[in-house]
Amino acid sequence: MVNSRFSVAIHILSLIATSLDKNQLTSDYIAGSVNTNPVVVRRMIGVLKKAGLVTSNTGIAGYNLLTEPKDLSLLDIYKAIDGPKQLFAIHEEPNPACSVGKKIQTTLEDVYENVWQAMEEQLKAQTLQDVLDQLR
Amino acid sequence: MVNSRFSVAIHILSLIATSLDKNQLTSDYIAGSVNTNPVVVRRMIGVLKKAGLVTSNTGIAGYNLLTEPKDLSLLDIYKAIDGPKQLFAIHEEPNPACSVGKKIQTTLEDVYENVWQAMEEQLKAQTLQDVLDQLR
DNA sequence: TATACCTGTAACTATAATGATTACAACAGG
DNA sequence: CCTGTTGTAATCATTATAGTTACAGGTATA
Repeated sequence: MVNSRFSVAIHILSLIATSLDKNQLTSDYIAGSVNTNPVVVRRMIGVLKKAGLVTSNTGIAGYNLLTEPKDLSLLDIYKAIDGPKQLFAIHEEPNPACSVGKKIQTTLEDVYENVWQAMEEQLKAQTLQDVLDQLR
Repeated sequence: MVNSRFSVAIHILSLIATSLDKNQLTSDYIAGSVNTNPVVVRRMIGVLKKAGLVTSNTGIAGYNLLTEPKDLSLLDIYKAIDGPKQLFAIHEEPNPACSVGKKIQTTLEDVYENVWQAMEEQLKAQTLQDVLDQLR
């Protein structure tokens, strides 16, 4: 299974999107909601900042979204955190002397590429706003 | 990223499907093609046997498919090895006192369910025969 | 200025997942 | 009986993951 960063990123962005009292939304508070360490939160937000989804200022509590939730697809978030394009691992160095071993890697890459395309469409179809609506 | 078992299973099944000289197809030979340990291969084939995809006999080299490659979808294989239905991990015990934390898990489960459905269709659309054709 | 509180980040640690390996029981066939 | 095979339990090494410590540097306010 893929790690939980995508889940954590969506959780954090949901909190930022719905926060009323900005200066109460510290990394400490977020960590309390996600149930993790504040550093993990700040690390993740650092990634989201680099990707241009969020702003923040050193020393000042609070974060802001740079995109409306309705315009931010889950695919945007996925790409922002650099989630894996290849879902399934392919075993290393199969035997090139064997006809199957020689071509299995590129074949599987093609197969998984098709799978990934289907996933990508689904992620593109859902926005952060959809998530917020479900959270109500 | 998800582990490489799915890839290894497809590799093994491809070898079984294309093997001409049955009694040469030992777990040792397969391991050489996949580039892993024979025990890993026998373990995987044990799983495939339990799922009814393959037969073998203790002490006798060789394996046989119980389904025609054209009738064996990649989804069948995926289910046979009990691949994860949930692709992305969801963080544990978010704070129930927080409105986001309280509902984030079920919300994400729904989101990921949609993604999984899309994937499942893709896997159903491709068969072991398609893989064999690409391996040529 | 002094204090309290915050973000940003590097470095390190603990835990869990993964696959490799060892070991051996049980069976087949010459 | 001997060689080679499958089946499986148990253990080990490596890596990925997330948690944690530590601290530099900024902000705000008394």
